[in-house]
Amino acid sequence: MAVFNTSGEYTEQVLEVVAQIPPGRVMTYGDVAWVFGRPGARAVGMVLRYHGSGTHWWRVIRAGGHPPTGHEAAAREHYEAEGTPLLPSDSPAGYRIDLAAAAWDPQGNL
DNA sequence: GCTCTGACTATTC
DNA sequence: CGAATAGCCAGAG
Repeated sequence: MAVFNTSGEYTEQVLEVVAQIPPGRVMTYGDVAWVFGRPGARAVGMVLRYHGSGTHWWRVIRAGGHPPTGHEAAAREHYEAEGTPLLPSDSPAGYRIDLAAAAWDPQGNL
């Protein structure tokens, strides 16, 4: 079982950055990782997979504006609920996130 | 302490 | 433009 939270510094870093993302905004895995200087895009996804419970993981997407694999439907509901700019017709998921408008920057990092 | 897996990314076919 | 391959980092067994 996961038992994260204090087991990895990386984990709390990711969760912290994700927690700073305001509603209607999204960040790519690579972007979140780049904020705290750890280009572990895969590791970021892992954090949300284990720790995702209690964290707005839907605000963290892949490059190109695609939602997490296997969670496109759930993420889509959150985007519509928060007013995240989505682009109709595109990608195998049937939709895509408008990074040009939803892309958020921490503006200050850590 | 080593090995496998994973909600990724970029490049090539 | 879509699918496949290689490279990357971090955590769990």
